[in-house]
Amino acid sequence: MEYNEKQISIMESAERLFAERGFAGTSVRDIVDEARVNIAMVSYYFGSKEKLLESIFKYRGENIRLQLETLVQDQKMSSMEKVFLLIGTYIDRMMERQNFHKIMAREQMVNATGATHKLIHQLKKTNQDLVQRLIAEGQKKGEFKKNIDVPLMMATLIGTTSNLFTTQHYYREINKLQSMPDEQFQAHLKKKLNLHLKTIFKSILTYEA
Amino acid sequence: MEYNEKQISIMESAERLFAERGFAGTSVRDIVDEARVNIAMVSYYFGSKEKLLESIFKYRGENIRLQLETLVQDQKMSSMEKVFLLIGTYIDRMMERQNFHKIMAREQMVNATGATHKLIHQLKKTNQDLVQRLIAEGQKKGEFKKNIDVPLMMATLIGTTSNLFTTQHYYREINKLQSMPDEQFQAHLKKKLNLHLKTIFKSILTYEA
Amino acid sequence: MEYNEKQISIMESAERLFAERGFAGTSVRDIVDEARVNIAMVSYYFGSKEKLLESIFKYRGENIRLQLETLVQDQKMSSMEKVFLLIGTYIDRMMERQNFHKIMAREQMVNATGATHKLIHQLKKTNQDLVQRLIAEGQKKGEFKKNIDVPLMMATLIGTTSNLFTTQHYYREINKLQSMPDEQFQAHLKKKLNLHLKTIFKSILTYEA
Amino acid sequence: MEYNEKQISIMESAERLFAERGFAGTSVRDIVDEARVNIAMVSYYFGSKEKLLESIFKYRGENIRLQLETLVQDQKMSSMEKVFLLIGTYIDRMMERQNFHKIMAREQMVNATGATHKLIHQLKKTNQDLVQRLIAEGQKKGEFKKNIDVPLMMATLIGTTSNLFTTQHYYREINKLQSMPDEQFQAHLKKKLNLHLKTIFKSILTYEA
DNA sequence: AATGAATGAGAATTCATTCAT
DNA sequence: TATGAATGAATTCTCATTCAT
Repeated sequence: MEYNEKQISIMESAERLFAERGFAGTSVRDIVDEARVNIAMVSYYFGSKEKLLESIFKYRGENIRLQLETLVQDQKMSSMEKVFLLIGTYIDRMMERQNFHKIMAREQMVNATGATHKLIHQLKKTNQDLVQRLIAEGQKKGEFKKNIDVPLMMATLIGTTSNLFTTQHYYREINKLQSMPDEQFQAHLKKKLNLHLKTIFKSILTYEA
Repeated sequence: MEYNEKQISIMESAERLFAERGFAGTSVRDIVDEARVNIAMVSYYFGSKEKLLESIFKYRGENIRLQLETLVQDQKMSSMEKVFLLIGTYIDRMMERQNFHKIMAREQMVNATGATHKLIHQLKKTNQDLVQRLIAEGQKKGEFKKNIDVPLMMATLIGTTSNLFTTQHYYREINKLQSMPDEQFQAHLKKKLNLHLKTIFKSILTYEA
Repeated sequence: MEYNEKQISIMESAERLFAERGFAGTSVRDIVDEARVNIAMVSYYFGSKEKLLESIFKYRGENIRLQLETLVQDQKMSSMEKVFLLIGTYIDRMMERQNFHKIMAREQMVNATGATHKLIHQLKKTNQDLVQRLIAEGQKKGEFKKNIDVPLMMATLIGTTSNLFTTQHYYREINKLQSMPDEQFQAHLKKKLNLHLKTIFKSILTYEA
Repeated sequence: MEYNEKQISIMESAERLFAERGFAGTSVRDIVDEARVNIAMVSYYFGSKEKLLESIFKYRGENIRLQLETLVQDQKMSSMEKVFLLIGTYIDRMMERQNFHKIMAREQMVNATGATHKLIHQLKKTNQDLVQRLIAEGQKKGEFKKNIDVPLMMATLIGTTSNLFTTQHYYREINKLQSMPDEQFQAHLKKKLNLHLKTIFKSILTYEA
């Protein structure tokens, strides 16, 4: 799917607003005001507000699989190294795409069966399968324990990251980092989180601490 | 704050609907239809839809602190035992109050500065402080490592649990548990999650695995 | 179905406007402006513009059957007298309810399968059946010919009346009656039409002219 | 007025849609989608949606007068034969141009004073005058009664035909002809209608039955 | 204290038409 | 001459809240 400049501008405005206020909490007018386009453009380009959300999912979901795919197929790294890289990749992407991941986190909660849900489901399934293969490889090589619950692991990976992002102002406050510039703070957060999750995963996956 | 039967009925209906559809995605009409009360009751009893949400936070948030308070003050248990109990207590309460925690998770994402946010902030701070004291106690006793990042720890505790709850249908599907009765499944989930988080926390907090 | 004063006011305004401009050609705003009520009242009372139309059909269609029913069951009149009375009754009612019949005539043309169509269908069927019974009675008594095509007969009865009403300004012009007061003109039209249709029906139904 | 291929294609699509859904119920987009032309073509070729309707009236109304004109001037036929031919001609044309006549029937109902109304008025007047002359001729020859109300007669001719066409599915159903192929059914309808109207007109116009 | 009728503001979407090319 | 992108006005409908009782 190819999008023109205006369409991308609308999707980006919508993404930010959906992340901040939720889908239902954002009006089409809010979006077009931000994107500085005409009110009719959302219907014109995307069909409806609902389909605009779908388009955002398609637009953002496109290139995720590829990165993981290459990681899994790499022959030189140990499985643990791969998991560490996986953690880093996940954190990086969720950090880059904080707004998109907020929307995804929100939409997962909604009890509905729309097109958006299918897209999320598909995305999750693809990722889960890749991680599953990575873990199985490590188990085969004897690097990892038996009886690893992949969904639980993913819940920790995604849940911790997501929770930390959505509560980063608490983190700042508690650690007295309010005055730190945002870029520096993000880097700090990323480093801390990486270390934290690597410690956790090592203990879950391997025999030794 | 004392609430009468009708007020509680409204809050319970609202809680379920806010959890399922989000605050903005739920209309006052939806709520009063569910609660089988008059349309004017929400404004009459709570002032507005916004204030109804605040009331739910006050109503649900009231008795949380108490449980943790007693836990921390207990003299007989080891710090690790206390942390394990804390994990169990958290999971239990989030499970019992899944709807309320969904709403909290959602509302944390919203970039706003309303009364609701203050309540969430307060709730989080209280809990964080108690956990902080518990950790400090363990460090003082030499049970726990130095340099423990409590906010990160909380992010893992709450994030993992929350993420697992909101994606429990994926968990069911992947583990081929669709046919298991819900009550049994919830028990299964709780057990797995407890074990998972205890393993994680042990590795984070103590020197040995 | 009971309707309050405001609901009736809305239905009457809508009826006039639908007759004049068609359903699609009339906006909800037009209706509420005429009825001097708030724009939200149409949705509030009827659910939607579509359902307002249905309500008009139900409201106007209610007492039609009853009149014909009693006519058919009368024992003293000859069948021809009954047909004459039927013609008079039809013309009277279509004259009284010109707007409603315009709407019906219009809606019959639309290729659709909504609730409105079912109501029209039902109305037509009920009437057709009653006329059919009346004709059969006349045939049994030997008053009427065999091989009478009731739908064709109805097409002439309703079609002639309807066409005359919708083109009454032409009628006025051609017969140079523009200056005649409307009430008088309506009476004149009714008389002419009665005579015309009675002549026609006598020739269709009986052996002699 | 000469129209090119694209213009005719637009008019034909519009004619069908206006007949099915009414003028206001049809959007310009519907029309251009059907005609497979660009959205701007309607404004470009016809000026506006309203003027497209006028163009259809001009396009379809052109060659009607001619046929009747020759009929009236024929010297060999009796007046009654001419009337019978007139009936047949009317039915034929209305059958061929069902969509156009639906639109005319509809537009006559609208209370407006646009260009379309003038065209309809003109069309009706021309026809009415020709029929008037035909009747006068019959009266002069002594074939027809005095005191014939031509507008009423036209109302029966056009009203019956129009009503039968717009309710032909009822006719099918009542006479259990749902399975008859459409072409055959149309022929059947035409034959029945011809006979019916001829019987009526004979009784109206002449002294004997 | 409690209600249900009523409302004006705002929601998403569709509309016929215009404009730059 | 012909187009398709773009638009502002208007569409129906829903919303949270208020008001008279």
